[in-house]
Amino acid sequence: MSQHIREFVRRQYGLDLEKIVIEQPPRVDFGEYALPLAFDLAKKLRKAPRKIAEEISAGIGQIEGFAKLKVAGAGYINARVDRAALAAAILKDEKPSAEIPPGKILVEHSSINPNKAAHIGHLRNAILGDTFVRLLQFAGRQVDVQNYIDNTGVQVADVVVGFLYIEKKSRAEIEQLAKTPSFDYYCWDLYAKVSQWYDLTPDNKKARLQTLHELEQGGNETAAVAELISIAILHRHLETMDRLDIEYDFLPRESEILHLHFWDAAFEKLKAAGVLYFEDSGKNKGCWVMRRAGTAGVARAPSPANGEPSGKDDRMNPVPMAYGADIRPEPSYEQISEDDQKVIVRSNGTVGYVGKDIAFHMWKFGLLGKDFGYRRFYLYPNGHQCWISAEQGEPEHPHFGDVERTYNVIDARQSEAQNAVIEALRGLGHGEYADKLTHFSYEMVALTPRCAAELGYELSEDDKARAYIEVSGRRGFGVKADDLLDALISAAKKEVDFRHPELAASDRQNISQQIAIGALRYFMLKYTKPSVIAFDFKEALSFEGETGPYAQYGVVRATNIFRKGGLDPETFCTDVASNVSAADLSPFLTGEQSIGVSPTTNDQQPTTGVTDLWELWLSASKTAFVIDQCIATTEPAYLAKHVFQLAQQFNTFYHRYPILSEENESRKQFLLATAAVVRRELIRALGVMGIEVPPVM
RNA sequence: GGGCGCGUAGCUCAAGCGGAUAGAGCAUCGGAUUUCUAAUCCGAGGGUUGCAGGUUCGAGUCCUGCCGCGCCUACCA
Repeated sequence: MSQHIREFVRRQYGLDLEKIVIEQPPRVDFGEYALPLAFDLAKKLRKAPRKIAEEISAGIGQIEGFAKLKVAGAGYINARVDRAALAAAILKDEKPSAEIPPGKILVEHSSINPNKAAHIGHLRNAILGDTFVRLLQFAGRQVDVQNYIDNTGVQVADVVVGFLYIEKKSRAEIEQLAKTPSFDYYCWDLYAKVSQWYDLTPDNKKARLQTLHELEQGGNETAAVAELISIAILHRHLETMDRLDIEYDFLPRESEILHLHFWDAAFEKLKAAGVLYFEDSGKNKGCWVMRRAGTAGVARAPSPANGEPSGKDDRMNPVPMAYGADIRPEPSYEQISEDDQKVIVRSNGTVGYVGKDIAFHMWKFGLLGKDFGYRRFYLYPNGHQCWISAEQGEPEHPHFGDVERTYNVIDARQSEAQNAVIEALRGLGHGEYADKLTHFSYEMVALTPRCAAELGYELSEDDKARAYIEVSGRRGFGVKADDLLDALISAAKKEVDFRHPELAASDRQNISQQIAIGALRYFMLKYTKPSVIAFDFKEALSFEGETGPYAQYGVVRATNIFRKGGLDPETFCTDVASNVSAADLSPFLTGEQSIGVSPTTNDQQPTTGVTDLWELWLSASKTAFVIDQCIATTEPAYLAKHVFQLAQQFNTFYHRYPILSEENESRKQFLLATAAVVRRELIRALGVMGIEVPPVM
């Protein structure tokens, strides 16, 4: 279509259009596509847009798959597709064969500190990440799912301090405790206690430093305790996420990045490239620092061996720095002010989190010349094997790393750290990989003051006036993931028990779980990423309106039609698809109202009878398109929106057109086909969101 | 101070690259069912898109300046 237009404009006006903008008209009776290009041309040609639009629509002739172009408004050109032909293709489930780019994609998500129970913030991360994985897989991409485990950082150290210094527990006692099912909850409370304990005496903070140091060293009693704690918590996290159908392929750990000397290798390369330099004065004296990302210029090697000219690439990835292309890339190091320095290696010689992340990303792209050892860690009930990094791995293992691209699902607060990794890659002369590291950034989940009060937290007057309050593991302030899931399941169960007392207890339990997961996953996906979610039980526990259960219910209704009609929806769909031609569908989608399906309803509101049905088919056809949009924009919320709109249109259709009582057989077949197609697309789209549909609701 | 993000209906959020009458859900009010149908549907009210300029055929969207809010800006992760 846009090809036709482009050629026509070139022929007719001698102009080359870079992009043909295609929009959706406000109402589908205008057509399926709208072209506002006449407005652009009006400026260049100094002619009225309406006149240009008429010239184009008259001159362009027939385009395959489209009816004649029409001019509307001040100069819109509207295009109608051949409805019946498109509907036949939808029914047959035909997809345009898209070329799948080669290479493996890595999605890193969750990355919960293994020192306490997972909370709602982690749920948003994991659900966004897992959904993005499913989006990529739907598009045919090969995806590795990794969950980075920071098992040597302060957060784990703090809980170790809690056990060893406050509770004075032995390793054997901790080992026993770690076997209890609520060990993650125990650590949640302990972690909050430790934070208070640090404030009691200055000596207490020394315990933290000492512990942290021992963790990084490894091979001692403290490290062994930390290992058993972090492994036990990690198991709990995997179990919690598995409740939501979220699985991982590989768990790279920070301890291996240290002990397998990933950092040492990275450090040498970073020094050699001039990304890092030694500060010998000022507040960062004795540290290895790099230029803070986004502070004028690029952390670049003095003379990049194979650095590329940064003209065209910046256009494709303009996010980090608006002025990047115009700035001299070479400020001498002495000119970097203290404020613009990012400490990578502390003066005591230990490396910070960003440094380890740089090394990790060099490994991801195969730039490090080192690899992890791999050990089997967790076998999911479905047989899927999850691997973990190890100093000495098993001889046989799958290959991770060497990926084409990586998406890091990490909340917006860490964008500076992520940018540091990106700039370090660029500074190493690997701009091509820097451009393929996407920080999949999203905002945090906070609590509404009301929610916090419900949970029994004491709030200051300031906090009460806020729109939301940030969760804080350090203060033990937040909603635990398992608690929320349990609350959702029991709320759903109450309803299921009431509606379906005839079902077996295990069935009711399963259905309740599916509904709870549907509600939770939809809730986390319906907000766009830059929106802070102000969590509130009332909204999260809702099963009505724009929720997952609303969409699930739509599918259940569609299924009910087929069940009561004695038909199987899947086989019906394929049977009809192979027997029906576009001509059969045409009267119901393009005809006048008199020959189309008339709604047999007593609604006060008149309905068009053809338009609403066509809109439903058109919406159903958009799933694959929407999924591509979600991937291109890294925004899964569009799919949630699409699912809701489709379910909403279906519910209206369901109410408006009784199907099983329809006496005209060909109408009935058409209505059944409509229900079957929408059902198929809803199940498909929900599946990509990780939401299953219960058999009954 | 600097960086990033946000400000749209009473509340929570949408609104492809600047497009046609700014849309949903919740809440409120009024209706619909002896059914494939209520975890639903139909309808009503509710808007100076934070403020002031600018760019243009056209601005919630782009630019400038204000106002308000959040996050980041640690030799934490």
